[in-house]
Amino acid sequence: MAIPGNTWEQHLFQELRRAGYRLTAARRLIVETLLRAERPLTPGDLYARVRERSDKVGLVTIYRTLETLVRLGVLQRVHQEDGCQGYVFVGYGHRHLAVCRQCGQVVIFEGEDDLTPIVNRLQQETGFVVDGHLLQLVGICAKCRADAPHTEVQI
Amino acid sequence: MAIPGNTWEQHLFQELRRAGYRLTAARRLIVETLLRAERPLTPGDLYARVRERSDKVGLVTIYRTLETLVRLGVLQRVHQEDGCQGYVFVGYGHRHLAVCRQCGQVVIFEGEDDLTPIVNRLQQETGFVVDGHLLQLVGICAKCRADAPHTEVQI
DNA sequence: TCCTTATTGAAAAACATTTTCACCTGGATA
DNA sequence: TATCCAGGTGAAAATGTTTTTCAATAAGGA
Repeated sequence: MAIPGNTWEQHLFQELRRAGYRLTAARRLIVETLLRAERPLTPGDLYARVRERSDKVGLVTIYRTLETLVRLGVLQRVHQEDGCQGYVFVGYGHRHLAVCRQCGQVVIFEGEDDLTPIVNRLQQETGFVVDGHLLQLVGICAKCRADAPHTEVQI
Repeated sequence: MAIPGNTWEQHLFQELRRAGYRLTAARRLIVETLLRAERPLTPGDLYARVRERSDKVGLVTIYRTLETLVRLGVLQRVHQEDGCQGYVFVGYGHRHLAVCRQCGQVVIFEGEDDLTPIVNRLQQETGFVVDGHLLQLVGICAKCRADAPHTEVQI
């Protein structure tokens, strides 16, 4: 998140080019719309928002572009109790998500998480060799906490 | 996992009754089928397997029963790159899943994971209060490793 | 055994995703 | 700058998944 506003968008465009993809009008619109979003968008959400700006973009292109961006490693799916179709941009490196239960907003943080104790124990006990993981925190973001400060917290 | 084979099934039935649900033929069949599964089953998978044993069970009942079991806390959704419709039984307490990339099999383990450093840092930096998390490990299980011992491992 | 009501299955509706294919366009090349 | 063409696109249809509705059924307490 060192890269602010417009530059981040430029960076994504460059990233697409670098990987050999064409920089089409549809892809620009989709990336811009995703960047402006205040919460993870589903393909349907995204389609609706993109259509507000251009009625030429098809739903298929939404799906294909999401797939491409995920493959590039710049977009990540958000996993939640009630569905896993939300997507948010993330940077490179080892990032994790913290999702607000209230407003759905996502905070991205670099996880220098140390899972080695767990991983080692699992390997020792079951022979399972871990080479990746999915970690997502759930809670209440600062803003929602300010709005309703007395929400009970259950751990 | 202390409870083996048939007893585990009995335990689940009891659990349903205790929560005030009726013990119907369909629910029995669904629970039995899920318990026998060697990997997470999607509603569709489950439906197909249940139908092999009885052509009376409807797909709707599959969905409703899965929902009920998840609400009871005995069944858990498995989140994967290519979809999140798989379900596996878990016990009580704080359990995590390790999913085999190869065969899809799931290892369940009790995670006395210590995420406090991460959680604290996040709260300090962003004001986000964490009250839950989703942690799933991905890798290769012992059996698949034995079958193809030279699979490269990328961390 | 009877009665109440949760539960069920079938069908349809609603929603989500993928495939197909003829046409279009980004951008490399001349 | 004009040309070219493979990668990319939109529309429509096919396919797949989940939810709703509703009349019929059956679990289990009395």
